[in-house]
Amino acid sequence: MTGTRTGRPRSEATRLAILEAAAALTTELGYDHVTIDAIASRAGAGKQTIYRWWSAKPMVVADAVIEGFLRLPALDLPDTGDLSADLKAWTTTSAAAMGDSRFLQVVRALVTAATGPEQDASRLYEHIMRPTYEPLLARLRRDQDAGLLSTAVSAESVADALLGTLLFRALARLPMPETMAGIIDALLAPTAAAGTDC
Amino acid sequence: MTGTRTGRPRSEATRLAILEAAAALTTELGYDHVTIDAIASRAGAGKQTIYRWWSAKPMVVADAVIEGFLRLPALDLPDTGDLSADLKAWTTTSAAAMGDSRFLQVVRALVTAATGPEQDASRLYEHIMRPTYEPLLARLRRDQDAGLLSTAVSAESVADALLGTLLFRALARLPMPETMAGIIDALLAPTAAAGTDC
DNA sequence: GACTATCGAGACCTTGCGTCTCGTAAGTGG
DNA sequence: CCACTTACGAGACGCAAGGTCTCGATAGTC
Repeated sequence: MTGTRTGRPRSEATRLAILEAAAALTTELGYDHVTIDAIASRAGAGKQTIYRWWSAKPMVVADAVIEGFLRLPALDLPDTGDLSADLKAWTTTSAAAMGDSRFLQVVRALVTAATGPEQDASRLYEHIMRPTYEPLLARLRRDQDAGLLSTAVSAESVADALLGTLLFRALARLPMPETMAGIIDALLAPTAAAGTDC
Repeated sequence: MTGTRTGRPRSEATRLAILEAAAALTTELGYDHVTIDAIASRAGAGKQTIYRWWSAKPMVVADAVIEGFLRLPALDLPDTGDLSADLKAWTTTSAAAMGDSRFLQVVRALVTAATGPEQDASRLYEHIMRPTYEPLLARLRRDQDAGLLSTAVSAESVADALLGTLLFRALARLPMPETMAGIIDALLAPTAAAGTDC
């Protein structure tokens, strides 16, 4: 059988310990202070064991994010049914997270990967951005279908504008809540305007 | 006089040579393959001369951008008077630039600097983001005053949404023109809608 | 029990950042 | 013209961290 492999099998426990150590050290120290030696040491693993399975350091941390050891829960949109309120709560949470330097470190790592080789970038998009982007998009479409949100503006455009504004203001370190509330009202307004003014 | 300084004055030629070398190497090799040694070597300068005037490597590259050795002309908004057309042309130009890996390398350097120490980040914002952001904002306000753009949405929110969407889609490497056209139409629509429908 | 691939551990090499030193050059003030 | 002060190029140096190599042990398969 081609699937049958001889020799000592790979230790799943060690693999998980490495990813967990990478995630923990990233949140504790920030991405650029994480070292392979530290990861190996905390995981109780040898350096070679890491390099046997991962090509380089960024891939280890990226995998830790992908496998869910490093979540970015701040980017999860709450769902109470009130879109405007949910978006504003989401904004507040995100703004708080963006003020945390450790969170920025992760964002930085992601941007680094995103501007790197096409292959890594798309892998990262699939595992990180899509899980954030798609639910937001789905929610917007759901509200459009329910008549709670105007269909004049495509859900995709609204999602882009929301995530984009968040990203932009985070990187520029500009205050968030007020402006985000403004853009939310603006994007959600058409329904109310069409309903009340006409 | 406090302004009078004794000793050998700083060499402007060397300063420019360093910035030029940093810019050239960044476009040639990509940001993370640029080394201080290489910059010093190409500039015909000593390493200490670099560290005497810059705190660290990202700041050298950032300064090269600031001083105009690494321009991002793609982010300049044209001004024909037709806001919608200008924004769409701007989008197309920006999209093309974002497809250039050298451009992405510069963006990466800027993000690295932006997520770094507060002081460096704000300096970068003042010199890079503001020159892009403020003219866009001014243009939007001008059109609002002229009645060409609805005042229902704040100019700041529109500017954020536009730059944010661009940034987001660039980093996620998603197609740009169609979606950007959608968001532009959406943000500019209120005037037309209010004028024609009501 | 032979074989094979992985394991932890750690020595080792290399790269690149940032510091330090040295002899020299370019200004200012006496 | 000469001290004084600061910048200059060059390069040695220390150090941290990425990544490779070796080694004896271990956990599976045949």
